[in-house]
Amino acid sequence: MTEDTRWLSTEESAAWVRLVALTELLPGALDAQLLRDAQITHFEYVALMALAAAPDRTMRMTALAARTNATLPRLSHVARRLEDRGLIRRFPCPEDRRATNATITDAGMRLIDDAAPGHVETVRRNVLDALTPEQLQQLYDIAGAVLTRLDPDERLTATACQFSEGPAIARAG
Amino acid sequence: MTEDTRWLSTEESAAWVRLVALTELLPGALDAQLLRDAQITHFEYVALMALAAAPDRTMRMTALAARTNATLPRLSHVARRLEDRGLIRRFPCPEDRRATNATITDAGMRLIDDAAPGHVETVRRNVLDALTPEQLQQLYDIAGAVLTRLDPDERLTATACQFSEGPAIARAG
DNA sequence: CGGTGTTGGTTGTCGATACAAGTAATCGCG
DNA sequence: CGCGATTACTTGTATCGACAACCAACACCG
Repeated sequence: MTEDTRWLSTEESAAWVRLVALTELLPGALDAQLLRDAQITHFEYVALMALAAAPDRTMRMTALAARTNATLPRLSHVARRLEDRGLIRRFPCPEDRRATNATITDAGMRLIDDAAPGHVETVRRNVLDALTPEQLQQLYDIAGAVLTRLDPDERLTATACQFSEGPAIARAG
Repeated sequence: MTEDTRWLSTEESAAWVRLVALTELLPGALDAQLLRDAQITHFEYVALMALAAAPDRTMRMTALAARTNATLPRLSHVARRLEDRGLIRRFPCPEDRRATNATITDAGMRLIDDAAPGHVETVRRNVLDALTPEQLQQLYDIAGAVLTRLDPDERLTATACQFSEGPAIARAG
């Protein structure tokens, strides 16, 4: 066996262990608050927010999957549950009859509007308020550098635009 | 309803979206490589590494759960599977007969020794090699600050010591 | 010593995701 | 056209983790 492995230095190991801990704990914290206060997972929240911000509140399933960093089967299952709860609607895409469009309903809009303040508060309390402005910029750069490795083609890369002020239901038609 | 929500600024939103994407994509990438090359999840790998580094290769279940950022039921299920595969052994703790000790077996040591180079390579390729030394230090500080919020009591907080050189099977008795 | 509360761990059930397979529509190309 | 390849999505199966309920052992206290 080739023993040319470059083992981790003390600094590398320390940073890596903390990053792993963060990726283990953060999703659970986000899900816990949203499930408790709005009966949706963080993934469902992000998906609904993406639809709310889209033109006509509508997106193709594939586009929504990329936007939410999800596989298509996963999104398909989630969409069925959201549709059963009346939060979204699905219908065949007129232009490409293979495709499916998803639209967030008024009930869905109300739900995310109600959930947004609590979620933003959770994000602030658990993450943003712990960082200085310099660290916020550093986090942006670091996460960007890592994402370039994890998702080289940038097929997923969700763009920001999610937390603007006021109820989404008033912004979109 | 109180409308005193402090919505996210553009910079905050951008950094947050990237952090969320990172926490969604990184675990999958780690699991994919380890499952493909060593038939274990990243969580199982971390648990086995913790046992390998412990005195007598042995830890109490509660201590191992804290070390791996896991709940006790989760660890219990994982431990049963690892025991079925002969990678660990469990036996009652002599000093406290409520407690259970877990020990990594020789087969378990061989497995992580074989898996370590590929895993380290994955960590380097996906994360560490994308960062400058300054960013490594920044990541350490940022993750530390966030973990203080996510785990205030520091009951979980795994300590680093996992990626030193040479086969673990030669280091521990 | 009993009794109450707490700690340590396991088990059962349910929900959610990954993966593979399947279906339907579109595209490309002779 | 017409046939294979690709795209878009859904469905089925198996696995994994969360949560709650449970049991056993210790701890403290009168």
